[in-house]
Amino acid sequence: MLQIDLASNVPVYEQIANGLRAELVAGHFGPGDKLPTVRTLAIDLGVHHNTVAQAYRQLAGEGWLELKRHRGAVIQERRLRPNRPDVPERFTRPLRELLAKALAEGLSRKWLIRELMASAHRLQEGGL
Amino acid sequence: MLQIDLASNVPVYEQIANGLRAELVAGHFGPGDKLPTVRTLAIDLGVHHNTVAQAYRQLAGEGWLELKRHRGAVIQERRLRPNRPDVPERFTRPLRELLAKALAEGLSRKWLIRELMASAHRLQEGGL
DNA sequence: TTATTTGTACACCAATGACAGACAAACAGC
DNA sequence: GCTGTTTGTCTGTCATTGGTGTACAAATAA
Repeated sequence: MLQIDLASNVPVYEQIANGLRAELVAGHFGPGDKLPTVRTLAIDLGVHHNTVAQAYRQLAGEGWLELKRHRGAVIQERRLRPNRPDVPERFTRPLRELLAKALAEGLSRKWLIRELMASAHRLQEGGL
Repeated sequence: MLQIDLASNVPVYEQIANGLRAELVAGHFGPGDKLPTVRTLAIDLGVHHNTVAQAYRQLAGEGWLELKRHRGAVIQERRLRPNRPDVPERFTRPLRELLAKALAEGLSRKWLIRELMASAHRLQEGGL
């Protein structure tokens, strides 16, 4: 499921947080569900448990998890956060840059278009 | 045009490279055109000229620019690079995570869908 | 009680990002 | 030609950060 790319320049703890957030947004977990312990997930991914803990803390800070000692990480019912004003900009620009990188690496416009449409369609279905 | 977010965790030199790459892919520059000197762009952005130089070097390494001392940075006709096999994965996953972040920050599905469709449309027109 | 589990705190080390400053070569003006 | 300026590069420095090692405290299990 989660996959870590040690060669990437994006830090491992953030890769973990990003991956888990995607699962959470997609609704693969419900409130009350538990995530694996930091140590088991750490072994699973081949990283240090503190690295996983950092990812958990980040998600907890975003309101996704409740972290109680020895109780594990429990998914929380999440209230919507106040919507920062620059959020659109924080989506549009990265998307544009991501597309630029993809084109620069040789991906075809046609393939990218299909991928974008597929994503839009998944969103429309309430998924991710 | 280019805008730098010092608070971001993505390094400044990479922000510059990303932004310029997007311009290049979009076709806002043609072969033979010149980019501003490292120092002028640096002053323009409020960073050190070495930081800009690093961004230029990265783009030169990708085949976009030719860097000659005292000649400035000249846009090159770019030959396609060999297509790495994991490229699709390197687009799909980041897109998914970007969408997850956006949803998590409160952007509506409707808005995101519109944005995706708009991007797809721009791609279809040959733009970015 | 005792051993185990589990998230946390703290220190350490390597890597990296941004900057400062100096340098060498090409150019502009004369 | 000569001289001063321009311009990308090189080297070193400093602070920050990512990942890990290790110990700890509290809850649980036997």
